[in-house]
Amino acid sequence: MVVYAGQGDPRRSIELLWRASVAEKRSGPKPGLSVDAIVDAAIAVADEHGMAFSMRAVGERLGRTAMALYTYVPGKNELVDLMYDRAMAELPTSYELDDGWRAAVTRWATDMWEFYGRHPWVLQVSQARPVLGPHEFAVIEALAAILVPTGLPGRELRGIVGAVNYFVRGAAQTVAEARAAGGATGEADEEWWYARSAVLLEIEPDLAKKFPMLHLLENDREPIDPELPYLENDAVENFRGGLKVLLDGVEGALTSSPP
Amino acid sequence: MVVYAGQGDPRRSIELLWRASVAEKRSGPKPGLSVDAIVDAAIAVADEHGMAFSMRAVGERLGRTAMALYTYVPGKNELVDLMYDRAMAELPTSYELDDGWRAAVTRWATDMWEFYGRHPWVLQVSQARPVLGPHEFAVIEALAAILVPTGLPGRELRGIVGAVNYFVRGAAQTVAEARAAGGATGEADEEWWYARSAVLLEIEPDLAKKFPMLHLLENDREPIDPELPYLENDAVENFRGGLKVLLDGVEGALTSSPP
DNA sequence: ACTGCTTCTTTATGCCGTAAAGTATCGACC
DNA sequence: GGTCGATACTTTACGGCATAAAGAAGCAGT
Repeated sequence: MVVYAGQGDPRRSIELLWRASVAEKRSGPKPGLSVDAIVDAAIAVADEHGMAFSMRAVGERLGRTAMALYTYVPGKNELVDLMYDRAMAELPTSYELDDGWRAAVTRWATDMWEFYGRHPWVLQVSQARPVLGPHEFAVIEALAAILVPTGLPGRELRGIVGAVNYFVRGAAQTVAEARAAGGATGEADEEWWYARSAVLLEIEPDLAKKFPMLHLLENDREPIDPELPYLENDAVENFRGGLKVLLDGVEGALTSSPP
Repeated sequence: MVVYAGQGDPRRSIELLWRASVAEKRSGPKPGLSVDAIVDAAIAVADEHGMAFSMRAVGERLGRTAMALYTYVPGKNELVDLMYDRAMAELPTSYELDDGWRAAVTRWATDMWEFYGRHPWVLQVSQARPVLGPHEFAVIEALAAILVPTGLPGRELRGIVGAVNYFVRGAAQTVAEARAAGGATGEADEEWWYARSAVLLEIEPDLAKKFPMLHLLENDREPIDPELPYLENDAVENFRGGLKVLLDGVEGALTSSPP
């Protein structure tokens, strides 16, 4: 299972995403399930077990076999598309601009960051060929609605939207993966790091001399929140610091071009 | 197969990564393969088929069964770690600073971008618990060596390194996924996009009214390089534009804090 | 009561990573 | 030179995956 997205039959996928199916009178047994129920169950399973969830597991959670799902959904690819868009429905669709665009973008980014924390499997869904669901659109619309009023030209805006998006995804991915690794192996960050670096230093004793700049970079690290595990602290620091730099850059673009 | 990294036995993995194994006299048949040969073959297979390559496929390319590989490598996880670090050996380990840090960072980012284009499966390897191989270190060291001389404090530097890293990864991921999707389905970007948007507009005719800011954002798009496929053009535009904004932010940090 | 459609289960196919056991090949020692 | 034990590699097998194909059971319209 590598990367999913937009790989099903276009018409079927989009009809499902936009819930454009017409409820007709039908013969046969009453449906015991629904697309929504299946998508919800699948999200719950994926939240726990990551993108490597199985159709069997989703079926089991609903008291059915895996094959029963295929009555409602063409395949796992399409199900993932539906999960993706449905999860996005949790996110706000607009942000107040009273405190300026910078505060609003920061809130957007933080919301996304927390969202990815709740649903890490979303980071596994390809962005290249977007799912094109209504909620995905709404989320990007929300960011666009913050930035368009700054008056920057289209090309520049797209660069900014892309950069913010990539950055948040990347930052979130690191935490998500750290958590997943910890959960899968039952090995906390500290233990993992300790075991690895001990062996590493044993095999390569003068690591600090070989990579002096890295060594400098890692100096004077202080935990932001001592409650958080090791690697997550790094991630939070990187997220805040990186976002600041990025938004400074946007500010620069604003002052250099006429508002 | 979701995300691999640093999940094998620490000692064994790190010994393999740093090639710390001692070549002893051994009885038994001469080895017909080697770790290097296996890693090279695996990279070749992964370049073609993505992270969903199989041990069987790697073995076949070497004229062996899948199980033969397990003589040299503990498992697929460890093999991926080795592939990751070996691929990174392609990248430069230092950059000239004659034209200033900005030019150097741009070259670093562009090199990474192209590297991810050659080996898209690398983007699938988790960054959270790093592989800790020598070449991965060297690549980050190269970026650190560009930025440390700017004199910025450690915390700020880490934020910048993280942001640049996340950004390049995210941007590259989008192209990589677009290419992968195109290769897998045999459907070019244009066809895909055309089929999807046609259906979408049919089902949701006033899309532009529902998401007006998005519509504005997508205006006045002009291809940077008409030779490139649709989505890759977007990606190149986003990469250049985003990197510019990001580096403007770094510049701001530099002028505000004393050099 | 019959027909035709629908829901859901059963069974089967062909992938995957890898454990276990077997075979062939070599160096070291008697 | 014959034997022993370690090594390289293959065969077979297991449990997992998505899903194709076929069958059982339920219900509406005639």
